[in-house]
Amino acid sequence: MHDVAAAAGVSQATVSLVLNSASGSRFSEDTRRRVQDAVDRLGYRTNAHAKVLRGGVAGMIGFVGDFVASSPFAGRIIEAAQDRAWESGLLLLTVNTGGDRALEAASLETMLSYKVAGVVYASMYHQLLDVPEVLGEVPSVVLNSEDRDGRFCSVAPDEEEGGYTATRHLIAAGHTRIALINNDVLESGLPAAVGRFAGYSRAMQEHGLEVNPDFVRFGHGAEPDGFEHATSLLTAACRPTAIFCGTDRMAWGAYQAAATLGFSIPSDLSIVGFDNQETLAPHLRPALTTLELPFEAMGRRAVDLVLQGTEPEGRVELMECPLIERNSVTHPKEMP
Amino acid sequence: MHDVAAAAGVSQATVSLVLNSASGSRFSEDTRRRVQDAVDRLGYRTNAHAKVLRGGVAGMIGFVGDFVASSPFAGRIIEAAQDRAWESGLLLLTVNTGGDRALEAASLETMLSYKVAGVVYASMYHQLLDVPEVLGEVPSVVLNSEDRDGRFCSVAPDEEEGGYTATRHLIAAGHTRIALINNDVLESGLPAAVGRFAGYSRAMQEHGLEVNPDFVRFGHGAEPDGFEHATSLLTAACRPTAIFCGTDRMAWGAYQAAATLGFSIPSDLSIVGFDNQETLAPHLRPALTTLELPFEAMGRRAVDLVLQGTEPEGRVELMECPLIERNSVTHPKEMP
DNA sequence: CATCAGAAGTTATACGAATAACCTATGAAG
DNA sequence: CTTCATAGGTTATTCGTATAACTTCTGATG
Repeated sequence: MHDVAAAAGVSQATVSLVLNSASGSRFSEDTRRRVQDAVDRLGYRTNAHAKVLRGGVAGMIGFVGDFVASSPFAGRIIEAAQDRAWESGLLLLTVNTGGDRALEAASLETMLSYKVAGVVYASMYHQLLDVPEVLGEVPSVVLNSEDRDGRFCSVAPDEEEGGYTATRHLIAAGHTRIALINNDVLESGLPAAVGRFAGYSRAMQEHGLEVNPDFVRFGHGAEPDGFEHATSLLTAACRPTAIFCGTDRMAWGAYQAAATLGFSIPSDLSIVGFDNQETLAPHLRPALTTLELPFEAMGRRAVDLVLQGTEPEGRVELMECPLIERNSVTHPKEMP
Repeated sequence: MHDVAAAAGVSQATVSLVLNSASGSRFSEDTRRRVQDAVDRLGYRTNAHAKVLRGGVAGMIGFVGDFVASSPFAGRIIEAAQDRAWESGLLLLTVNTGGDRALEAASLETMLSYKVAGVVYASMYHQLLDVPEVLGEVPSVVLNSEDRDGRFCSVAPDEEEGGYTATRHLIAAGHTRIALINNDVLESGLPAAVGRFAGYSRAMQEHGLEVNPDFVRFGHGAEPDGFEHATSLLTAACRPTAIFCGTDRMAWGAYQAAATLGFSIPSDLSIVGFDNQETLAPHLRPALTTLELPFEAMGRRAVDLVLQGTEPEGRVELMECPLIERNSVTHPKEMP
């Protein structure tokens, strides 16, 4: 900047004021032009560090995730957060810890020493997290999970509402014998599993349908679970006309089971998934009706809250999981 | 740091020297302890911006991608780059431009004003890129693509070798009638398409097998292409005993075609894919033998080159695509 | 006793930008 | 002719750290 000043024949202060001051015509047109020319000629670029050093806060937000970046699932969450940050002129300093607490601590220290404007602390799936204390030093938001101690506010999918929406969609299509293949509720205790099950139960009860214990199955999210439970359900004496699967991958397993047993989807069996995995759900035959995890919305909202700064403690903001209608649901056939 | 100095009853310079100097015992043990105590008590953390301002280069590397972060494909490339950077104590400043050149230019400017140690310029798929000139100001490497003007060095998958490996694997299993369903070579001109086709051709010729034009099909990478071409190939008078598919998704389409026509994989038809998409290839039945795009290796290598700094101009470093053997390849049956 | 080497710190300054406070013509008003 | 407002700048200082150069003291040596 001193070089620019010299080239333009003015003082460094003048250059700074010309370049930054939105406040009217403090300087003559001539001076402004000379400064601008010098800037262009010398290819001057401001040094962000000097600016931060003086101003206090950097134009960066920290994004710390466990496996978020590597997960095909949630990569979009980073993109959304970054988009939102950029709209406010901020860049994202991202770290994928891979679950390594030491790396996590070290990179948080580094981020804080870079005076980030705030931190988004994200997880690959909806769970209860032990959030590092150090995040208290700066506006921080937990993303796609919740703070176990309730000190930080968080943004997460509304699993219960999602389970309710999925089940009600099947009920609305005329189904009454609706099975659930879900992640294990007791074993995992995950909000995702617990919430979806609760939503399923609520929808059934609200519509006067009994939750048949034989129709509620638990797995671990992968397609073999879907395959086995669906096979068992479809070969039982009293078989369901629809299955709500807690993950798209288990839904895929159910598809394979149906194909193996000669049941046709959706005419013999309706299926609703969960996750709207873009590499899977739209490509199944028939394309899978499922619920979308609102990654974009959550990523944006988390940055919103960070920028807002002064958040009420520990509030959990639940975001709606929209139903993505495709071709795996129809009316049940009349059955004996 | 002045506060720490005051609390420890020494000068600021002493604090700085005690905290940084690896160079032996310049200070008494007592002083060191007092400084360290003060640091701990006050929770002092160094200001990275002041450090950079004095030292010149920041502990950050810029990572600019088009759609990399959102692609389920290549998210791991970021993780690998970040891991490698962190091993050298650097953080990644990531931006996903979504193909927006204005955003790209703006974020590059911002990165440069943050004095990044270098920039990794990544693309979602292997293509020839117009790399922004401004990257010349700092050590930069093109990742998963190549610089059209050959000024920057780049790291990309060795598509030709990959196509060769896949084809030779089928030949080694005893196949001679090997079809190719590839991305369109002429239309796209993509290194991925051109290279894999070239590798296929070379393997065939080297083993004295003729490339049958009827056996070479072009699509656009999605599973309907695989489905249609495989259907056509399998219903022809002279049908192949193996298909090499240029993408896993087209391989999936081929699976569906085979199932529809009553061909069993691998006993009636062997298939090799490309991409090793983790959400697809291992989960198909039978699990798909395919080639892996070396995202981790490339991501690490790109950061290596950036840190190395002084690279020969325009060198393209091709990285091997390893064969991932699963269950979709076996010997051909004796056929009439 | 003069001299000197080393140990243990301190002082002063630079990095690059922002900004409060100050300076100096110029012309207009009283 | 004095006074003074204003346009159009400049000077000096601040942010937090690193480090070259300097100081001071202590004990040892010839």
